[in-house]
Amino acid sequence: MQTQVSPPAEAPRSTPAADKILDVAEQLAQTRGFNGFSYADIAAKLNVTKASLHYHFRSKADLGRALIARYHVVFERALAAIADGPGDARAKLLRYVDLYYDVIVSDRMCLCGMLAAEYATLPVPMQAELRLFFDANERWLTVRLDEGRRAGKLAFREPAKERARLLVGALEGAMLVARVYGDGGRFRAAGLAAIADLHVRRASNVA
Amino acid sequence: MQTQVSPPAEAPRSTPAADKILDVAEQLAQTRGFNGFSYADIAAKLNVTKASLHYHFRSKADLGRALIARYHVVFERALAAIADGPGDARAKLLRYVDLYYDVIVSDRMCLCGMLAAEYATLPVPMQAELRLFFDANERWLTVRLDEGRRAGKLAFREPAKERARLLVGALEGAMLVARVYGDGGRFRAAGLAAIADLHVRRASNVA
DNA sequence: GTCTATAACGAGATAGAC
DNA sequence: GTCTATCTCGTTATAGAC
Repeated sequence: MQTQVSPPAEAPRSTPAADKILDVAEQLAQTRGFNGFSYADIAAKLNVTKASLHYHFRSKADLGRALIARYHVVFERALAAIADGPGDARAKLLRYVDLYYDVIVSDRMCLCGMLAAEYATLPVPMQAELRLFFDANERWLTVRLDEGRRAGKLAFREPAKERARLLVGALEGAMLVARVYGDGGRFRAAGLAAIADLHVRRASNVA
Repeated sequence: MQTQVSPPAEAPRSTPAADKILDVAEQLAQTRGFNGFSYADIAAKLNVTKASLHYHFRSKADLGRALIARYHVVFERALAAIADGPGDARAKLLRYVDLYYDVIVSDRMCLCGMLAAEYATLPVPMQAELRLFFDANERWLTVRLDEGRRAGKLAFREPAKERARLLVGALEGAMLVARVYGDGGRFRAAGLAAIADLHVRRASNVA
């Protein structure tokens, strides 16, 4: 079963040095935002000079684009692993929530959620790359939701695509707010409740 | 019925000039983020100099704090109007969603959702002010949810406070992602679905 | 209350040596 | 590939005249 649908426009050729730069930049972008860190910050953490960073990523826009592309590839790989793994649709959705949970417990925001906030200030190539990420998430969730509904394991009123959008937004937003309180538990509770809402109800007035 | 619960720590004394500055700063902060605009941007839009802005708001941190405080006051007033107005709990929740919808149709992100993303880079006083906003939203929603559930008009599994947090996150996140696509309709659909999830179900297997 | 002028700093980026 | 050195620009902020 091939679940890889739309890879990022251009996978970054990875060298050890470039990878280390991306690692640090990613951590900074996920905690402070893309406009919240500079080449100087990365250089300091790696004990190199700013000039050497420019050798690997000519401009910050290039760095940002590579950042999203790599994040997207890794995420997509995780999604494929879940999709191709065991369990019913509900179990897979819960593993999807765990993917996000792993991010917030490392005191980060989802890279793409963070960049979504900064969208208006991003270079156009980054904006395009960002949409690809959300599109991929939406598609993956849509398949899982349809699958679960057809199997009678999940219930929801609207088209699967709409529910998928609701889920992506709910998880991104839950992370966003949870970070203000430094409380991953807040995210987890919201994530689980969002999936629980998809329960097939047989009794009346579940309150 | 008094619904005003926790006003922001310090309401900004409003002069016409300060108000105009806040208006412009608010628009910029909601579209570009707090770190995405400068005094120069405000000065240009108002045809004044940067120095004159510093007369009204000594530092950008002061400006930011005033920004949140004013936003909080206005929002709280709107919440009180809804709470004290007609309609059942569900109708009030829908009007709450409309409050957010009005923001995104003006091509903005919720100010506090935007600031939540930038949380780690914000001056401490702004961080504190920000939590007050989310606390107030959570409290207001919790009351509405409890009210609706007691009246048998709303159904949900978890404590009202948890559902309130889920709703705040879902709406903030829906706005965040919808802005990437420049599509307010995305937000609206998610918002309505989130409220629809609170329907009391009498039939089985609502799919 | 708004201006001119400027300080002090950090940003992204480049040239050219090693 | 990484360095030193430098450039240019934008940023927040202040002093002091009007």
